[in-house]
Amino acid sequence: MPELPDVEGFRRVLAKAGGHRVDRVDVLDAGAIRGTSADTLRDAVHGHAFGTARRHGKWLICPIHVPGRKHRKADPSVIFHFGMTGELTWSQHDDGERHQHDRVAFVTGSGELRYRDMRKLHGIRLASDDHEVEVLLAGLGPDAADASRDQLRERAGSGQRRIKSALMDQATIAGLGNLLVDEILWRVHLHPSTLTRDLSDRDWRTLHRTMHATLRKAMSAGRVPDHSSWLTGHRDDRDGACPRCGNVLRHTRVGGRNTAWCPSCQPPGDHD
DNA sequence: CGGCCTGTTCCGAT
DNA sequence: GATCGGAACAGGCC
Repeated sequence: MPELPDVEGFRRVLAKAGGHRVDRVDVLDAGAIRGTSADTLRDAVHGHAFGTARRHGKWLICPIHVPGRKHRKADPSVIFHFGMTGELTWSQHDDGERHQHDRVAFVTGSGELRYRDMRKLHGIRLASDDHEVEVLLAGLGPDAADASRDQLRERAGSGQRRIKSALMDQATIAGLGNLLVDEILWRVHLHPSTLTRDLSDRDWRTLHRTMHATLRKAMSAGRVPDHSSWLTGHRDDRDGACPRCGNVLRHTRVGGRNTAWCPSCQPPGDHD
């Protein structure tokens, strides 16, 4: 599930827990904690409060602090990554029992924040201070929702790389996943295997503009919409049709990932 | 049982 | 060096 827009939705969920003192950290499955121990995470968060979380690509970073005091650079942060199946929920009072795949619950007086993840491909990390946060995220490119056109073009490069692989690479720009990349490339009429060196100035301009427009809509929904006017709304149908021209969508493998595209709107070139 | 999956990392082959 | 494909991680579904 989680790509940039989903994580943006989780950021809004986390905001509901903000400011409340965490009375208890229930580690239901320590396998969801990465790079530190359950005890260390508990000790760092217990008695503290979540501050204002920020998102970078698919990562969610939440500074914690002593209630009533601002976060300081030497304070730790809790860092969430949701892999393919993770999510964050906020439950107040008794509404909603815990789910089988809830791995960690942060319990406050007014509700509890639950990290749920079926597959546990990633998990929750703890950075002991702001510098450690920077080190952890150092390999990521600029957030896709903020990246300028020049950043996009320069970081994606102009070599023999396929545009889908470049956009999926979190070191190029951070936040796009398999569904979003297919959606964006479909909107700009580019075949996913197009080599970056074959993109024109105009291609880069429309790619950048469309990336932002697509992200903006998806972020407000807190997910990649499966609306019928989106490619994403048809990619899982058998014989799914292109919402623009009606041709039957094709599914191939690009960059090791299932890739949906329209043979009429996105004709393959002499690549692949 | 085999294969597939909205993510990332690592390793080896070109 | 650049780029790619496959495997691994883990668990549920078809």
